[in-house]
Amino acid sequence: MQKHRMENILKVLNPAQRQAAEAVEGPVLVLAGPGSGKTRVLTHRIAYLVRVCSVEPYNIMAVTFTNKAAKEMRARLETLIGEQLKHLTVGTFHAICARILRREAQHLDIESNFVIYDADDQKRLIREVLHELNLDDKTYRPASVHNAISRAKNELISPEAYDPPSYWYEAVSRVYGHYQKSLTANNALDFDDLLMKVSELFRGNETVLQRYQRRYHFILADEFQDTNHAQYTLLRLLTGKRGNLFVVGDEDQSIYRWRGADFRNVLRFREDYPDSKLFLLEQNYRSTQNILDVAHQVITLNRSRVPKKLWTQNPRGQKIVVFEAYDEHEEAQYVTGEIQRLVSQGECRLRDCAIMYRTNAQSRVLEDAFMRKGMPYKLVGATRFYQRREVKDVLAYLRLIHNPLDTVGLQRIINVPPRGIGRKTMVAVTDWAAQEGIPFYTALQLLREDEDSRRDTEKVNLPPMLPFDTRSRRVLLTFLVLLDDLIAARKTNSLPELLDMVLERANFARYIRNGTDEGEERWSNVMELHSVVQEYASLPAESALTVFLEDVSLVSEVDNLDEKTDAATLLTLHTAKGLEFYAVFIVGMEEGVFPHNRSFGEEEEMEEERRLCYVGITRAKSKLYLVYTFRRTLYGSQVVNEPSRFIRDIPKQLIAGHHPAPSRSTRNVPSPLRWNIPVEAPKVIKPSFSTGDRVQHDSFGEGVVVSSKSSVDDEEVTVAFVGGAGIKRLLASLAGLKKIE
DNA sequence: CTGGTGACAGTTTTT
DNA sequence: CTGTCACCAG
Repeated sequence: MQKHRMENILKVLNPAQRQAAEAVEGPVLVLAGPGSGKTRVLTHRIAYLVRVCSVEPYNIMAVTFTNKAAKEMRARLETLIGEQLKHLTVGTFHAICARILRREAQHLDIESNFVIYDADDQKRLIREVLHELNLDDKTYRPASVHNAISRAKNELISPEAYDPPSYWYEAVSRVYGHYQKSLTANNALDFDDLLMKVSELFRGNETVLQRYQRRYHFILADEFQDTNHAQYTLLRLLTGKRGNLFVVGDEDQSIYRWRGADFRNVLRFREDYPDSKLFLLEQNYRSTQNILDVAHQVITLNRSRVPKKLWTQNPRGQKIVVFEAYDEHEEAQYVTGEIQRLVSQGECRLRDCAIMYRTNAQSRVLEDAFMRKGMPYKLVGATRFYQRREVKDVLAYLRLIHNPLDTVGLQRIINVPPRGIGRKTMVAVTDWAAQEGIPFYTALQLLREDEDSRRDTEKVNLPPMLPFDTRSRRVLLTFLVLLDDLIAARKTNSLPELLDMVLERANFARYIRNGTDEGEERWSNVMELHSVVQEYASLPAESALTVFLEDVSLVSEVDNLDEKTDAATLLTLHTAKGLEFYAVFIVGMEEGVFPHNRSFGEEEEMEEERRLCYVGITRAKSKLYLVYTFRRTLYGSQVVNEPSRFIRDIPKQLIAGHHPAPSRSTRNVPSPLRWNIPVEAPKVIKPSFSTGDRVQHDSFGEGVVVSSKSSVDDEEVTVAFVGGAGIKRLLASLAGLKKIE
């Protein structure tokens, strides 16, 4: 019986995947190449634990890096273990840590209603501290300082333990200390704190740690190559002596070194758990052999990696295309034109095409081209919804209602919309509050008390301790009344009602809708927020706000990658990780752009660029285009760059039409890429489809082969599809047709 | 207090 | 060429 069920659950796995999923006891490391089905292994292992090994879902924790990945895992598990899913802990490191911290707040120097500061808030606070310490923010740029602090936190180095390696870091050390104090005073944590505090908690409190260790018998972690020291430490602490730690990763796809990720954790894992089992998933289910060969050629030049090679049963497929455009405009022209061609020839749909670039700035010209051609596109990333000024402003109000001690948030919106509280007043309150050692909000409360007592009892002659003129007092108190009213309203109103009150009482509409198009745009973002909030309408008033804020601060962009709309996708190579497309265009393949010139200095950095290229290439299922320009506008000036070294690393046999635009034959630049493409002896391949075969296509669905004809290097198959797609002529190498038995 | 001006720097960003 | 920030004049 049990055996039978096991068959059911794991039968869809290949032998390597299955072995990994079945290795129940002890530490397991799975090195999983792109497209090798790692999520599948993770989910099936969980299903196996629950359904075959009778492990309580309550005792399992699965950690991911993105909410998207967590969501996807949940969705897949739903079909495997059904409603048992709800007892399972699935989430991002940060979300799981935030939950733990709220529950265990009493053991820490923080209230359980703490707010989570995002990058923006963090930078504000840093700037404030720099000011406080009279540090020049030219030498100590907030971004750099913050970066240094963040790195320290990722390494679990506290301000006390921080050992500055140079004079510059001496200052960082001081800022770090103050910054941390400020966070505590604001009852706030930054992203890094979420991890660091939990690790401190676990290390400092054996009882608490044991409670969690007793609960979680099995820990699984995705994207292990992207863990930083803090995250790895957490995994180890939670795992404890039981040792059931299952991690899946791929060093070749580690692209977040600059954020503290350390793929050497993969090596460390094997040292820390010498008895761990290692599984390699090298079969790729995504790409053509040709694309995998290209990817291999690029990644294999990295020194620090475990040698491995992907293989596939997919057809060899078409050669990849390398194209030189004159400039970024022609580049965009070429790419959109090519996509148009693919779509009109019925090879794929718009949504099967993606354009990837190294830096966000490159998206502009592409967007232009799409717009001019009237082709729909979706842009991933850009200005994230929750990062938009107007959205953040409104959110700051909500956060203040939740936690009025959040001074950064308070300072953000105390004069938004403008209500006459300017710099001078702010400095006065801030100084006074600092002097008294109280939060800003408390200072306002004292001010009101002072005001009240003056009015009530004229006898009481309070010292004129408050250095404000009448006007400042008045505007400050008006604001306090507003805030307190909102705080009071929270108890009795639903979240949407509360949001309406904020908008109304603060006069947001009038402030934002200033008559310009941009104003309308911003207002529609606020309205968008309003519709998000509707989803929390049914929650009890008391908890709705808490839940909402938690979701918002840990959710990056809502997956605006909805699969429904048919549009091409524009995204950075970084955000492309984990996705796949029929056709991938990587643009800006030029020295200085990709690899980015910031990576020229250090070998390690360059290796990361190379991994990034590998990630990009392996997103493609069937078609891959690498595009570079002869000259490009960068920061407003024209530069001429060499084609990317990554292109040079690809053997010519893997590249098809390298079409130099004819109009430019006069161009006086001997491109190192003017190869002569060797003309291969045409060979006719053996047909693999014949009339009457039933076949399956990724996008067109099921169909019947009408005719099939071999041509040079490929096979042209005519298929009548069952649904609306009708009759299509397809190239066997590209279409990914599968026969149905 | 507000809005305007000039200097300046400028990857990537799962949380 | 941007966007951001500090600073200064109304």
